[in-house]
Amino acid sequence: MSNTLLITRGKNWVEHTAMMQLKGLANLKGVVKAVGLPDLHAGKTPIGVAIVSEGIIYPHIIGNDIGCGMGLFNTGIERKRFKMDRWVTRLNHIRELADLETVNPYDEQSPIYDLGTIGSGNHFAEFQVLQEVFDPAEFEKLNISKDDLLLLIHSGSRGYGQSILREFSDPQGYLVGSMEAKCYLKKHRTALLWAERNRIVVANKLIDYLGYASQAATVIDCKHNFLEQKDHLFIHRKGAVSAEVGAVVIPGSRGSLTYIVRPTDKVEESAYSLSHGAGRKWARSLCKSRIRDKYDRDTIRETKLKSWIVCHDADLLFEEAPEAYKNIDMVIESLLEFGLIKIVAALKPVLTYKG
DNA sequence: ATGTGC
Repeated sequence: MSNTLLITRGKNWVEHTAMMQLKGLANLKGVVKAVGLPDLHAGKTPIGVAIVSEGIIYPHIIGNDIGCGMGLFNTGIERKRFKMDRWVTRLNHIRELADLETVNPYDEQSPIYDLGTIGSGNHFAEFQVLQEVFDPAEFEKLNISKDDLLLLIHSGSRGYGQSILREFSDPQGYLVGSMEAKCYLKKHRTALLWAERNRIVVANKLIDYLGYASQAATVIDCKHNFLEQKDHLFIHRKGAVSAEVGAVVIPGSRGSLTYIVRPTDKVEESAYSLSHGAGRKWARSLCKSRIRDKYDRDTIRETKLKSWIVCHDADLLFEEAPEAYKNIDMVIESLLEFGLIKIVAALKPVLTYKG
C-alpha cells in the first residue's frame, strides 16, 4: 500500500518531476507517510511536502534555510498613512538592508551574522491591507482591523541554517538517538528561534526606517522549513506549515491575495500540515525569456492589484513575477476540498520590497 | 536558499 498522498483538486496543476521527487522521499528508510501539498513543486528536494519518519531524520529534506517562514505583523501604522510615491522613493534608497543599522534587542548574541536582512530569492517584505473578512469570529482573534497597515516578512535563518546543513548533509539521514541527530536537532532549534527573531527585527527595522515610532506586533508567525517531533515520529516540513498552531498565513505571489486560514480537525490526513504559498510554476531560468517582451522596466514592477515592487535586482523581478507562480486560489480550493481549512480573511499587497 | 561556485 502506498504511503504517499497528494493533496490537490482537478484544476490545480502539479508537475510530474515534483511528484517523482515526492515518491523518492516516500521510499527513504523509515518514512511512514509522505504528503504533497497543493503547492508542491520541484527543487533540489521537493517543496510543499510533509514527510513523516520513524527512527531516522533527514536534514537534507529541510534544506539550508532552516526556520524560514512568514511573519505577519501589525505595523501600528494607519493604513491611510501609506503614500505610494513617498514610500517607493524612500525604500528605493535602501541599497541593501544590511546597510541599515540593526539593533539586536535580545540578550544573546545572534548566530545569524547578518541579522536584520531578508536575503534574496523568494524572500520579501510586503506591506498589505485587509481585503475581505470571511469568518468574523476567527478574524476577531487576530487583533487587526481594516485601518491597519500590515507587513508580511518572508525570511529565515540566513547563513546560519546553511552552515548547519553543511554539517549534516548526509542524504542517508541520521538515526534518532545518535549524537549527530541530537546535535542537529539542537542547532536546528536555535535556527528556528533566530529565524523568527530575524523576521521581527526586519519588520521593526523597516517601520523605523519609514519614520514611525511603533513596534511590529506579531499577528501570525508560521515557519515552513523545519523538523518537528510528534510523539515517536518526526514530521519534516519543507515548504509546508504546521496545522496545529492556530491561524496560518498563505501568501500568493506579489500580484495576488494572501489568505489567512484556520486549520480544521481533519489535518491528521495531511500530516498536520498545510501549504506555505502558491508554489512555483516556472523554473527561475525560464522566466525572463517567457515574459521579457510583455514588460518594460516600469511595468514589470506593477501588478494587477495596483501594488508595486521595489527591487534593485533586474533578474529577480522576472524570476519572482506573478506569472512564475501558480494561482493561489487553486491551492486554497484544494485545501478546502480536502476539508483541511476554513478561510478567515484575505489580504491585499500594496508594496513589496525585495533584496 | 546561500556574508554564493568556477
